[in-house]
Amino acid sequence: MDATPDPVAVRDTVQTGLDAGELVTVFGRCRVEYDGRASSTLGPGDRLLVLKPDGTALVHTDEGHQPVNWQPPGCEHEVRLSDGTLRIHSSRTTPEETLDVCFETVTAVNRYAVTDDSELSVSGTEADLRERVLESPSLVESGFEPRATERETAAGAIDIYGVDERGNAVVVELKRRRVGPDAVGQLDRYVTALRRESHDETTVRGLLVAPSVTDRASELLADRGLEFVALEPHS
Amino acid sequence: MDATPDPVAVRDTVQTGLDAGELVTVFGRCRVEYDGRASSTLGPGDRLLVLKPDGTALVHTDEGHQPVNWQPPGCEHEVRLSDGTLRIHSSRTTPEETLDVCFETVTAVNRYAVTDDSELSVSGTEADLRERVLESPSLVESGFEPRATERETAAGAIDIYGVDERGNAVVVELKRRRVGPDAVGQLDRYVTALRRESHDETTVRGLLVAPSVTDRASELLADRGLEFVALEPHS
DNA sequence: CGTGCCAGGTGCCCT
DNA sequence: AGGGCACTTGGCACG
Repeated sequence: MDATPDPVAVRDTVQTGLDAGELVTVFGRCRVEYDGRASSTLGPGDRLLVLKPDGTALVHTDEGHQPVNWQPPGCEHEVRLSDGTLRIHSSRTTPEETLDVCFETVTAVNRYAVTDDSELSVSGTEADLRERVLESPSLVESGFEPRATERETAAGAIDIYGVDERGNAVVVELKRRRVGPDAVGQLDRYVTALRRESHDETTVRGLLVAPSVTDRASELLADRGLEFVALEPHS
Repeated sequence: MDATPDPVAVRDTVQTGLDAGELVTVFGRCRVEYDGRASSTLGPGDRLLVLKPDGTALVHTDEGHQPVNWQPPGCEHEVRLSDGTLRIHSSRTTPEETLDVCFETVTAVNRYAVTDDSELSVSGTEADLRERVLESPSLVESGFEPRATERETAAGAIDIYGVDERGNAVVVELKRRRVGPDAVGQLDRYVTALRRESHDETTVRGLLVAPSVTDRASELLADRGLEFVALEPHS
């Protein structure tokens, strides 16, 4: 279905493909309007529209990882022909969001019968870092003993809660990559919350465990009396 | 270039398209390996590979807004034929990252001559909220006077710095949507930093300006003695 | 180039 | 459905 100038055939191909649960792409010159959590307008240009069977819509230009406009999974796609021009209207509720793609010209329409049973397996994630610490707590500090993961506080869940060799409470915040000030703020919230929830005589230490730390974050750690431990998510 | 079983023709089409600065898509059954900031493996399945002229690579399955695997702009794409199977190797440096897509079968290859001169225009952003506050400071509070935007502190830049009707310093943190604990942590960092950098007698107030706030964030605001003002980014 | 932060972030898990 | 947070977050602006 390449280089199709007949608008009716284009519309039918898109509609048939969507009805068949296929992935459909439309390439051509179009304008795009979005309205929902924000609003956006995009003037004419050549783009690749990807319509997925799960209700996803992606508008890709020649540049960038991100689609210039999109609609998340779960949307309803409507295919219309108005004055001989193809219009795709994709909408959802909660939140109310609409995407309109209006094609001036359509160069190509393609249907793809997609099936994918494989699951993506990722390593080097924060979960891997947590496993590493739980298996070898001494990597954090000699004498460190994990007592709980995801321990709840009023400020949120602590990645790893434990005690040091002196019996002090230890809050560990894990990050798979170099950390900035935001991670320090997060750790500080948990430490502060735990101190309020603990007996007055209990000392609560806060440890940020990550591959590295920025200067600004390092200063903030010092200001708040928190500590840093360098550790990679992988061996 | 649909339903092409000839591997050599497939490879040549992909290579020619990339050389011509076109957007190229390859659809078929493939495996994907990624290694870089993390590592991942994806078993066989039907996917749409999108190769952009700026060096972007996207691997899309039948589900989801996000590509299951990808490579950011600026990568080098290598097209190879190994034992009659198409292999796309996409790599970059800083950080060192590689993506390998190995096609068991190729169902379709398409080339798209993409040009896009239009710029996306978005409204309802944090910048809009800032403009709104600067034009009508009383929306924040009667007597509020903005004095600076992006005022620097040791903990980062304050969105809007100003004074209230009593002459107290005011730190305003803007968020375009409902805020959680992270925004409170951010505001608290700026307020704490500014207090340290100010004369002891100066009172520094912290205002979180956003459409709404979660319960947890609200509690944190109270704990830290910070305030909330409800305001939307649009009129 | 690294640092810091917004984004229509998205996705996952939990209540 | 909403909250809290990780993510190969991506993207931009600034030092």
